[in-house]
Amino acid sequence: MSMHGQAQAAETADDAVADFIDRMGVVAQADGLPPIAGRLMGFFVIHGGPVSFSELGERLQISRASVSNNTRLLEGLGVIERTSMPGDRQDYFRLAEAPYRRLLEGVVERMARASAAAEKAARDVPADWEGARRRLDELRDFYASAGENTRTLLAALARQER
Amino acid sequence: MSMHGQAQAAETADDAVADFIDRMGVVAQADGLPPIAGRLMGFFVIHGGPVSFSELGERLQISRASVSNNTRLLEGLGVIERTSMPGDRQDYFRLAEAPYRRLLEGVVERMARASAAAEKAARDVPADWEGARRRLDELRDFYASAGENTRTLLAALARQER
DNA sequence: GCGCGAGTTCAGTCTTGACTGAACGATATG
DNA sequence: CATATCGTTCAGTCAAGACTGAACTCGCGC
Repeated sequence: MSMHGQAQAAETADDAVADFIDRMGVVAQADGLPPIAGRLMGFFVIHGGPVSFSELGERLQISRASVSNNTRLLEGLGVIERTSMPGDRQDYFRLAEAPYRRLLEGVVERMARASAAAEKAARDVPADWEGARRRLDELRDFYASAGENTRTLLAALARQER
Repeated sequence: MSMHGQAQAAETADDAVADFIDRMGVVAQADGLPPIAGRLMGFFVIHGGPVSFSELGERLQISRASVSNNTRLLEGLGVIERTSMPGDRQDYFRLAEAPYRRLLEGVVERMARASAAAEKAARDVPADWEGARRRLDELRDFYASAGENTRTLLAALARQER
């Protein structure tokens, strides 16, 4: 099928990149983001530098609408930043400084919500449901410590970045 | 609308439970599980003890098919256990010992996959893409330390349980 | 061994949301 | 001022999967 040695390496490099970008798509999907957002992230991990709006559409073979929506989403998440090039009317994007931090902040938030739900239920449940109370408290503790844990990780990452 | 004092508390207790169960449904959804699986989990957090197959369907107002599929799913995840009552042909279910551990193990697994994807890409990308290599390594480290972190949390929970 | 009640599987419906092409402002440039 | 080129928004299509009712299979009890 393919040449041997570096010829093969050269040929499969693009494939590897494409493969990586696709994998990032499914990773994002598992985190509740649209696949294209993940693929954009993957693309920016490979080509970090400022990339134009239109180039994104061409390289990833997606519509301008998708570029617009998903770049705005990632921008809101703090994963990428929108810049402009002097003398060019197009928008450009590049990876933000701490691209992954915000994603973790998202999971912290979700855990806080879950913990709050358990706590509220424990408060509202009749006092004589002992078992329910106990298990609800356990659930709250679980999510609370999981959230706490992630928050420490977040702090560790922030420290490491400067 | 409602009576005052404990009358209201008595009335809203059921609402609170229903509300909690629904919330667990959306929490589960955010984790990639079907909503009904989450609601089942919520139900078992409230009523821990052995509950029959048919009662699950009635209390949660879902079809037997859904009971079957989602109990099997939760059973596979190690969140609930299937038991049997002597003299009753129905299956009974109860919360497992460490119900939440398995869920965390799932996220650890996903992080490992993401980390592996970044590592593979870093290996396959041409050596002269310096920026890409660096960012891929960062991504791998991110997921690796996130996974490591969760694993420690897991260990801490296991220790606390005995 | 027959039938009934248990859980599973199947086929179909319905909802959800990701994605797109086209219409729409907005803005800089000629 | 006109126009071309941005990015956004809108309406529509399409696919994925959650859920259900009905058919099915298995096994116990009469």
